[in-house]
Amino acid sequence: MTRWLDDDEQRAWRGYLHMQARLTARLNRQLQDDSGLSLADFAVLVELSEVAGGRTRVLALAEKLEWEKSRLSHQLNRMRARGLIDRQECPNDRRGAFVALTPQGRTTIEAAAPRHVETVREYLFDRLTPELVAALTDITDRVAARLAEDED
Amino acid sequence: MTRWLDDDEQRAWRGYLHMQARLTARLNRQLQDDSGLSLADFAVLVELSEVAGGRTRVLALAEKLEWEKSRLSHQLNRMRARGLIDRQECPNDRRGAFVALTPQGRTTIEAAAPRHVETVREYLFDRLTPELVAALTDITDRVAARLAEDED
DNA sequence: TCAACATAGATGACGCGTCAACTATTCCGG
DNA sequence: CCGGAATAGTTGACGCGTCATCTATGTTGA
Repeated sequence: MTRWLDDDEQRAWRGYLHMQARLTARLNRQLQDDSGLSLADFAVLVELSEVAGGRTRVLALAEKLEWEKSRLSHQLNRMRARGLIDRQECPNDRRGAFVALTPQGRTTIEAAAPRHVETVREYLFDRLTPELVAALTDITDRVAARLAEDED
Repeated sequence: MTRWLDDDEQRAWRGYLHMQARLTARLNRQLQDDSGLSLADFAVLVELSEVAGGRTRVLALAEKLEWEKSRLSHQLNRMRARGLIDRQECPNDRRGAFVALTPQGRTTIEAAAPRHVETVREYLFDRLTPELVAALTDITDRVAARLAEDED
């Protein structure tokens, strides 16, 4: 009784899987080559650079990124080892900690961002019509809505 | 001189990143819970189950999957340890090897496939109109074409 | 024939992501 | 005020993916 995918759905699904894998790999490599960052590093640095003082609580950061706290913890360890961020004690709540951008972290993200955006544009948006951009938004919104239903 | 993303592009891009991360995680978890497989396992088993005799040369498999051979090699090691596949010597070319589905591998993929497809349908295709499915195909084709230009 | 090169594939190190378990602190009801 | 639950965050193990390197075999051309 399985409802298999029809031909159009097959093409869409295989196309999606293929694009997803290649695009992610491409963006990762571009960031790595140009700035020594991974996509994960980039995501963390972007969030940090957008908060006042480049400094937040770890859990607040995890929520913004929608990452599990353990994932973030591992990531922050690696980034701290490379001098991109710093940890600071939290006096109010001594269980917690602040994460802060280091000057090097800020320099790095400011240098990396323009080239990363340019790459996203080159591979994705430069190839899409405004209608397709709207369709992409629609698709992702619908799927996100379905995914959100699980989180109850 | 950076051409930043405009609002519509921002929404599309953030939506894509969000959907991509969540959908992949969801599908991985479903497969893992229902069948003890990862998406990577599943991809390998699907290809193997589609070739005659459930048996191919490693490099041919890598090409079908569009995976690097080292990635595949690691993957096959893990799968062999779990009894899903088997390695066989290649008499013609003694550098090479065949990979073969084990009976257990075949049973596993045949049990896993229907539920996996059902999940893909539930999260993706059940939420999309035929127009959006067509748009998704269009988008992925365009991006794939750009990505393919690099491989010269 | 034999040295150079190409090909098939394996391996080790390291970053990434998940899960389960753990520590340390804070909160809250009796 | 105290004991149990909740919260903040860490840790270790393990699968996944990439890169660089290595081994063994096959191919080719002087």
